[in-house]
Amino acid sequence: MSAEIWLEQLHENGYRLTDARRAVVETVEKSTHALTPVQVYDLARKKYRALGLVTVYRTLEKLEELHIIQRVHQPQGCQAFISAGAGHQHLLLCQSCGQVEFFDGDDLDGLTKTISKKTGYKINEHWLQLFGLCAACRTN
Amino acid sequence: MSAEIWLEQLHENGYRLTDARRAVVETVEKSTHALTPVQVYDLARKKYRALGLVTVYRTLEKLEELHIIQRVHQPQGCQAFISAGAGHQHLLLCQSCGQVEFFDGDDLDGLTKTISKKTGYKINEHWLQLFGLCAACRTN
DNA sequence: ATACTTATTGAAAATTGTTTTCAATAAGAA
DNA sequence: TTCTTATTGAAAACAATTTTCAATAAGTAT
Ligand SMILES: [Mn+2]
Ligand SMILES: [Mn+2]
Ligand SMILES: [Zn+2]
Ligand SMILES: [Zn+2]
Repeated sequence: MSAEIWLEQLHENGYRLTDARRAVVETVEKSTHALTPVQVYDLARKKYRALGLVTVYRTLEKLEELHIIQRVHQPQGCQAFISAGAGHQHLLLCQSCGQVEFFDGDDLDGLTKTISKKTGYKINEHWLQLFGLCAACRTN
Repeated sequence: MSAEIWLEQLHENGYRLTDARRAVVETVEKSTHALTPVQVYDLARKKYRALGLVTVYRTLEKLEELHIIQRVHQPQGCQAFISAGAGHQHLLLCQSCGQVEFFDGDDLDGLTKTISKKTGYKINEHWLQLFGLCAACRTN
């Protein structure tokens, strides 16, 4: 479904559509968890057995370049990727099951203005990420 | 100066005080930039020539365990460390020269409450980091 | 349909960053 | 000063990622 859009974007940018790429894209696109290259490899190989790990790395690289996916930074490591979401969004991660939610609506204008004044910095960007327990993990 | 405090903390936690550790601690403590292990190695070896890179890794590991330093996550990589700061603080990084500032006073209670209600998550923690240009880099 | 160009592929090798092993050394308690 | 044992750096081992390369196949031209 939306994997089609990702593939289309790859194609538009001059990349060829191959079974290997399709498998990687479909895997990452439908995942609600951030996936490491090996995790993508293991999952995608169910769709396309001949897939090589190198191709996973190469495809993730391209998807990241095109801002289709993003790297997810966590205390345990920063090698996992997930969809980039649409527009200005941030991540909320479940510390127990790894589920990822997107959210927006953060308003840091007041803060950045204050900090800017205090430090003399011109602030261009911010990283915000929330960690917690999802509804499911919370109960059990 | 405050390097003494770091060393004291190491000592209090049962670690011995050696020239190698002193060199690493003094280097990291006085730095206004996040430093990678090799960068620490290169700088610290000016104080203590015999220092080994392995010891840098081991010392950084201990300092991180004791929450004296923290890992700094950036688009270019996540291997650099800097002082952990005191209390609830966040980082503001200069995208040009790498200078790091600490700030506090962020109020995300409203946001987390909203997101919590919307998603069902129990939110425990947040990561916030600002990126921009420091006063110096801004002008030239 | 067919031929053609060249991006893409996976396997293997190479590289990089980090960790482990180990015997020698030295911190700090006795 | 002696003694125990944490710490050290060099070398080896390891893991993750990248590069090389010849074979293949995507997509365009014919
Ligand atoms: Mn990171
Ligand atoms: Mn905060
Ligand atoms: Zn969960
Ligand atoms: Zn600067």
